[in-house]
Amino acid sequence: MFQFMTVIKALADANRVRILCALLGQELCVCQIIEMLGLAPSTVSKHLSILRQARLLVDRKEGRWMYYRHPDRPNALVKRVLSLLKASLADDEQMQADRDQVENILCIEKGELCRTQKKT
Amino acid sequence: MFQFMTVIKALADANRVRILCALLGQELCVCQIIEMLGLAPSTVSKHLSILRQARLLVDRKEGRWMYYRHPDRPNALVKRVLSLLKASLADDEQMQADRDQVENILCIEKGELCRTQKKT
DNA sequence: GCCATAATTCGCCATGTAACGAAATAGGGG
DNA sequence: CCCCTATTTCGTTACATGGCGAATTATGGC
Repeated sequence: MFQFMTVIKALADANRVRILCALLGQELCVCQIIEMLGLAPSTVSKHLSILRQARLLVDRKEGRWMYYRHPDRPNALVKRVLSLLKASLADDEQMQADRDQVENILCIEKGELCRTQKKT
Repeated sequence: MFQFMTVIKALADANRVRILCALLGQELCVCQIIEMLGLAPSTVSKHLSILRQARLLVDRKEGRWMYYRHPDRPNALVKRVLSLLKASLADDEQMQADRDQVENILCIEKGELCRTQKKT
């Protein structure tokens, strides 16, 4: 029950759902997720830690950059929830927009991306 | 997305999940749900209205009593979520305890049940 | 029609949560 | 070794949410 509630509560925020959906196809760096959501780095970091705690995401450090993705061998609950996400939001407008934006973000060099975020 | 978040937020409270699970096998009257949860009537009523809004439950009035159950023809999302519940919490300790308690509650005559609640 | 009562709505309080900016942490490059 | 910078942690604030009791609504029995 506790594990179940942890996972559901992790899903109970639209920005976290957007993160999860964006990561369905690929892994992303924190600064890329920040760019997609348009939120402060500290806010995004908090969201990611909540998703990590629920085991919906795992992280991977590479130099100065931290990458997030779905676990390679998710537990049964996580597997079910990710299927639910995929089935329920595949055609969602926001998710489509996010996918398009991530396309663009992936074209920007990461150093460049972080510098741009500093200014704003 | 909005519909999805409505349903997930409805799930994001342990007492509401307990209600949903208790109703997996049967329909129950509000006073029976109150008894199971041990919460104030007003609180339970609020929970039920949230679940109703998310289309996870429907109600049916019979005299002075209001019965709640899962919809007979749930939409795709609700169907998926109820499957998730069933799959994830079938063996849950709390859910088993609730099922046992509901067994007992069903043996009490409803008038009697409500009178008991009044006193406490 | 009036009373008793099951359920809901309303108003309030306490707690939880999402957001931000500032400060701390960790890694790479000079 | 020190600086630059990506990310996280911390502290604060505003708002959302869960809980209760009191008041309201709706139904059945007298």
